[in-house]
Amino acid sequence: MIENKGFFEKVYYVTSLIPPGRVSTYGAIARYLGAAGSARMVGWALNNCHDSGEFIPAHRVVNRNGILTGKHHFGTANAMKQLLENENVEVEDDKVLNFAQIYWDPCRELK
DNA sequence: GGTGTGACAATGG
DNA sequence: GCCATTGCCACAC
Repeated sequence: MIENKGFFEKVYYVTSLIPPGRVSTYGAIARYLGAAGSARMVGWALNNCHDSGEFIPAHRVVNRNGILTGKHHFGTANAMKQLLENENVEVEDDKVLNFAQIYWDPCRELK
C-alpha cells in the first residue's frame, strides 16, 4: 500500500483517487494522510508532482475556499480551469462554483 | 543535522 | 466581515 511510501507518494496516490468531476482540498488530503495541519505539504508535494513520473490530477485539488490557488503552477493560468471544465466542473474567476456539492472528502468517501 | 520553504488553514484585530 | 499574522509538518539544500 502506501504506508511504506513517502508522504509525497501518499499525496500522489490520494490525489489520483479523486474521481473526475469532483474536487478536494489540501487540508482534507493532509488530514486523511494523518498529517492534519500540514496542508502546505500537500501543495508542496503537488508542486513536485511532475517528478512522480505520472500525471497527477492536481487540478482537482483546491484550497478550502474552492479557489484554484495553484493554477499558475500548472503551466498556464487557464490550464487548470480548462481541465476542470473539461470534467463538468463549473469554474469561474479561478474558483469552483458548486464546490460544496462536488467536494470529495477522502476521509468520507474512502473511509 | 540545521535552516528554509511551500499550490494551506486557522485565528486575531 | 475583510486583511494580516501565526502555526504547521515533511522535504530539499
